[in-house]
Formats: sequence, structure tokens, C-alpha cells
Amino acid sequence: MIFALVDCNNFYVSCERVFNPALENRPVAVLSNNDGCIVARSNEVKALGIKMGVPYFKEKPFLKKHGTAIFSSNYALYGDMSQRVMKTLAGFCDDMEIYSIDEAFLDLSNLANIDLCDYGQQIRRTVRQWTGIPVSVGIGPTKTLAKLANHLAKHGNGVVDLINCDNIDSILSGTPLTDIWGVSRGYSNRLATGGIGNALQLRDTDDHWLRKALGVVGVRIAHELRGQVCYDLEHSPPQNKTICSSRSFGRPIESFDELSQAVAQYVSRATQKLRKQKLVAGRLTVFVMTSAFDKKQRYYDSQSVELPVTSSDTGELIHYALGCLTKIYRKGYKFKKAGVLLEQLIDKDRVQLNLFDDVDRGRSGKLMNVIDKINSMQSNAISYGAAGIEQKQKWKTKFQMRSGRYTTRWDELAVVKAR
DNA sequence: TCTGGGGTCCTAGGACCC
DNA sequence: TCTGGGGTCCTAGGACCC
Repeated sequence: MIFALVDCNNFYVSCERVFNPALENRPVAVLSNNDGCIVARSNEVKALGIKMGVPYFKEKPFLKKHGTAIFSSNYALYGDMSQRVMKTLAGFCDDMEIYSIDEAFLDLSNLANIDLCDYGQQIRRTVRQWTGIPVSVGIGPTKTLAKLANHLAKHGNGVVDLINCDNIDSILSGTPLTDIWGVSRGYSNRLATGGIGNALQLRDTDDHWLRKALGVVGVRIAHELRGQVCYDLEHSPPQNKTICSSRSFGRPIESFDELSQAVAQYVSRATQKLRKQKLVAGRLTVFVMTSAFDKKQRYYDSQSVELPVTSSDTGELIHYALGCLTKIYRKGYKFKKAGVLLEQLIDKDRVQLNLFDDVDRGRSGKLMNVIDKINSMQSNAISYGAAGIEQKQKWKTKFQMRSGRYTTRWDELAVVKAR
């Protein structure tokens, strides 16, 4: 097999730069929801020593001093740009797997006779020209090695091929364990107890020992490093097993009313996703928690309910969710986050009817259809009263530095001024 | 003041069955 | 007095990913 992993460089930052070229060669960072953590960094920010995922408030003064441009997450923009990149990549292979918003595995097995590095460069040039997004290309005989090649490509000229490579051993011996796909600190520490400290040692470790230390997951990683395919391309993403909607609040909330508004909103979002995939849920869980960083008070609880009939009806599920919330709500706590989890998802056409069902399923389905249709034209045009009035939702997640949704909103198109 | 969100897979242990 | 073995299913928790 020949796998190529194409990964967008500093993806969220690159998206911002496409529509704001003044950001080129400047430090730029993008924040997570609620403007909490730093989740994307330009090379200039990486060079300043800012690590992935650090809380923004801790680095704010330092970043400001260095003239860093800061953005809230703009998922409408990133999602749309991602689609453009993926569409472009599809033209370069017979088969691909979209692995995340900014990565795809390409199957290049049919191209064994061409110069793979040249092909990689061609992919980079085209994606850059058609979408404005810079990418790196890693090529290998397994996904794990393609991943590693991509990691190396980021520090070189953008393309690395580990198939036609005569010094693979020395590359692997210079690769720390945590640079390997699937190995994080926990595994790396366990491996260290066996005297394994780099990718080459891991590749050549005895399977029995690995099986005991890391289970089958560890054995697979070693096999992949040996060039033996354990993870093939995955097609048409397998149907979701769970759907979760949860958010931290813009500020802590204490009242049951506000908490229930947030939960109703999350149910609404989760059921929308559910219907989009033509699924229904059999079980619903609500959880609430105080801030994990609050030393004085800490509270977490969750409550689940098995639905009498599987459903995707927003109103019905809000009803059950608020029932759960009543059981876990505690007065006096400052809640920072809540969420809704939908489980036991099945195809909507395979619904098991209940003799004592008192909901008119046909009617509810039509209503949901109409709501989804209208909301697809303008999001949140119709929402449930239980979620509260938008202007008064003080718990809403913060996005104080969001750029324009240039590609998905007519009223936020980029404006080019003539000089 | 301020610390993301949404997933998957694997394993161990308990409940239950014959 | 004496108290099996083998299996399935479910759940919670841990590890990992981007």
C-alpha cells in the first residue's frame, strides 16, 4: 500500500490569513470555544515558545507584547475551507479518507511507478493555488508511517516519502515516542519502564512484551512501524455511536432556570445533528459540573434516562433532559459547564414502536422537518422557548474576537477596498 | 476574572445465563 | 463437610486522537 497523509499547516491560522493577508509573517493564534485555550499557532507563535492548548489568559500579556493577532474560533469559516481543500485532494487519488477537519489520508497505491515526492509537491502547489491553504504531505506504506512522514515534512520542504527511503532506521531512532501517532505521555512512560525510548526501539520490541504493556493497541503501532498495515482507509465514516453537545458557559451560572436553558439549547443542537444523520436515540444523559479549577467547590453529576421509544424529537428530548437535570441540580454551586449525550443511536427507519406510545410520531417528524429546513437557511431562526431568549442568554459561550464568516454569510463577505 | 469540544477503541469487572 | 466452568452482555474508566 501507499498512503499519503495531507495535513494543512496551522490550519485555523491559515484560514484567517487567506482573507487577511496582512497577517502573513506576523504571529497569529486562534482560541478554543469561550476564548479559553490556544488551539492553533502560526510558526511565529510556536517560535515564541507557546505550547498547544495552553490557557489564553496566562499568555495574553506576553502575546500582546509580541504583537500577536488573536482570533476566536470561526468554525463556519474553517469548516467551509476544509471542504474546499478536501474537494481538491479528491482529484489526486482514487480513494481517500477525510480524517479530521484539516487532514486526509490518500490511497496512492496505483501510483507506484511515479516519483512520489514530485507528486506530493504537485498536490501542495495545487491546494495552495486553489484554496490559499498551505499543506504538507507525508508518504508511507502504513498510516502510522505516513503520519510520521508528514510530521517530518513540516520541518523540511513540505514532502517526505518514507517508502523510497534508505535511512529509515536512523530516522526512527531519532524519533521520540510521543511523535508517533497513538503514543501519548501515558504509553510513552510505560514504554520507558521497558527501556524503550524511540520509534526504532518500539518497532523492534517483542510483541508479547508490548501486548502486556499496552494491549493490542501497542502491538498494532509496532506492526505499523514495521510497514505492516493494521489500519486501512476507512470509508463513509461509520455511523456515530454517540452524539454529544456540551459547552462551557461564558460565565458561571447558579440558577436552575439558566442551567435548564443551556441544557435545552444543547438538546436542540444534539437532536439536530441526530436528524441530519437520519438517526434516533435510545438513551439520553445530562451532565453538569463546576469548574475543574475551582478549589473551593467541586461538583459533577450525571443522570441518564432510557427513552420509552427511540426518538429525535427536540421537544420530547428536552422534556426528558430537564427531568434528568432536576435530579442532579444542586443549589449554591457555580456551574461552569453542562452537556447532553445521546446514545444507543439507530437508523430512524428501524424504530421499535411501543404499544403505549403517546406521541404522534408522524406529526413530530413533519414538525422537525420544517424546523430543520428553516434553520438550514438561517441557523437558529426557530428555537425552543425552553432555551430562553437569545439576547438574555448570558451563559452563552464567548467569541469576542471572531473574524467574518466570509464564505458562508452574505452579510459578512470580505470587502476589498480600492486605493 | 480568565483553563475547549467531540469523538473512538480497549479493558476490566460485575451481572447474568446454563 | 462439600460450593464449576464457560460464556455473553453491559458499563465505567482510561487511553488516545484532532
